[in-house]
Amino acid sequence: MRTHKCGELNKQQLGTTVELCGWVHRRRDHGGVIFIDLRDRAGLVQVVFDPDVPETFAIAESVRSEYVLKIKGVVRLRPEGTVNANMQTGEIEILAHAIEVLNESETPPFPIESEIEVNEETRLRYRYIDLRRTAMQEKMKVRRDVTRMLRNFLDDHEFFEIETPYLTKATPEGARDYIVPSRTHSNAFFALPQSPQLYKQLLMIAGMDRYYQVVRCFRDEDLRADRQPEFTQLDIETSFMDEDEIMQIMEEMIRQLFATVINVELDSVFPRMTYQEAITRFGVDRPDLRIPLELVDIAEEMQAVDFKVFSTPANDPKGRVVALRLPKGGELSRKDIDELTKFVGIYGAKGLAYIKVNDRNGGIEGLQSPIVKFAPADVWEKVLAKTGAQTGDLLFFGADKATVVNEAMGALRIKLGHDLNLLEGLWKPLWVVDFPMFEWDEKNQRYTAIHHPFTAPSCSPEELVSNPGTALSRAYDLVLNGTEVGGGSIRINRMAMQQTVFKILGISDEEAREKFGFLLDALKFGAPPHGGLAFGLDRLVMLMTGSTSIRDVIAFPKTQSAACPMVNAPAKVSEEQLKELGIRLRVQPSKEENLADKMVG
RNA sequence: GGAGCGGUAGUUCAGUUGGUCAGAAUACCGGCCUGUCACGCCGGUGGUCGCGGGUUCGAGCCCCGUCCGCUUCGCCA
Repeated sequence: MRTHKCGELNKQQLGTTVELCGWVHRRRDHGGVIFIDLRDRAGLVQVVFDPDVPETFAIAESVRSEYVLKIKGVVRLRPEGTVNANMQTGEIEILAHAIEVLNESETPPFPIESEIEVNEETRLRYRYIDLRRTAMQEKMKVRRDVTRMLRNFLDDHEFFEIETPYLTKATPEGARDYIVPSRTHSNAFFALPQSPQLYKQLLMIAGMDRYYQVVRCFRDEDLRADRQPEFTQLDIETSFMDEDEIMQIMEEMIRQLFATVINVELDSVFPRMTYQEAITRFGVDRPDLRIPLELVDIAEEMQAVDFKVFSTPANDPKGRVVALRLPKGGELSRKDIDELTKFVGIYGAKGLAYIKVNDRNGGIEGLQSPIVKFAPADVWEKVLAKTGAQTGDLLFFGADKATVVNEAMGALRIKLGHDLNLLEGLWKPLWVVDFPMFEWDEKNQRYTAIHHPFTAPSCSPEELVSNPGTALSRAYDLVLNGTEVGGGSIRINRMAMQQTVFKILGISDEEAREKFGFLLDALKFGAPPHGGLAFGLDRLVMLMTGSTSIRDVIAFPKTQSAACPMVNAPAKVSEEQLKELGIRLRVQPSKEENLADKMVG
């Protein structure tokens, strides 16, 4: 038998069978698929065993690599421990003695299996190569397992999947819509749905008591690591269930999901926390409970001090003064603290006061800080006691308008938790409940809905009108490790309440009729009490696969500028198409590639 | 719209104060070797230093502008 080396494979003719001497590794986790290691020309092939000759099998097809191969060979298990590390990783070797090249491939634009992290733009340009990597294949598999398990669960619980339109109507108050021009209706546009919210409510009115859908949603807002312009939700709605019942069944589903797909046992009961408590203790409405740091209010202690930075917000109803105790934080250098000061500046904090507790029992002498002199010893003693400070700790302080303090100190808490490896536990789910109905928008001098305008309040319409600023909603968010993975609410099912909410939001009757007439009409026909929620499927899979971006769990994601470098979308369209749509372009486009800039209604 | 980081060979990167700075590894091509497994050894091809302008005797390096990628503030009912 002539021996071929991997380099010679290049020269093989398509469709010919040649003798080959090379070792082929089989990985247990690939089942019937084996991994051919021919230097970097790695490939996956399907293995079919020949029952007559136990040690012989034919390899039917190859999936990855530069080559599509057909191989015949002999399986040889090496005695354990004699030679190589592959045995430890569960790989076995076969000696191939025939190989057929089924198709050619050019050298891949980047190494397929490698420790080297390839530039993400290059990965996206050649996404079909990137997806061949074992890590990506495994993520896609988890995603498949997740949707399969969720569908199974919901099917078993008498939910049924119903599709809703993607070509629909723009809704105000939300994110920017992706707009699709209509050819058959000049000067009219579809919008892609930001979520199927209203359709699923209409399905409840239609008597589809338990609905779900794995559905794409579209929002034309700037991207983040956990935000894509098109993303997938598991959208759920039920009639006649209250918030407790919904949370309970969803909890059960998520527990089963984690147990089945990644073998993780989540809490038997997910803890619940009010929005107010979350903001107070953690500064955010989606606290990461793995981080054992908390904000401690010290406004009371600071009201009388002769230090305006603290005393002013301490006496302002809209102000807040907090301390954040960092155990063993005394080890932080001046440079570290400067960097953290810069960090909180991003969130609008004007500075970051701190105290190093060099000696807890040393009174004011035991404290090291530029701000110690601004308050008497008994005040600091109260602060130390309230925060539980100990020798070697560091206290950070935030004092400003409450929103600034919450955002800055909340972000600081998360940063410290991650940078200093303070995380405790692996999975910390949490329901956040009792959200306010409305938020006052200073800029536009009006209320906006915290959740959405169809969320039911926990009070009567009369009470809602008299106290919109303090009214609570029947909404609930599921937070996992500081990421909002799901959110929902009991919806308004009575017309009077819906009209009241629109009124508080400053939506006139005419506008409500124009935008939501179909919903108001439907509410006339006996809408059952209903509610539901939607999970961010990409975020769930991201967390379950330990990914740092949802791009890694989406087969073909967009870049930060909402473009696809592989197919080059968005792109120009022909004059003819535009003409049919009744759209003309501005003469001098600012960006050659950017079609959106050139659109004129 | 703002802030930060990055863009140098197919890939991952180095490149100091502006002056052998057009480099390494890997990939690729050729040769040798070969029970290898990041195979080994020898040789070779390969770059508009993102793009445009400026400063300078001289720019990968400094300045201005711009494009692209990532992180992020705003935004995301």
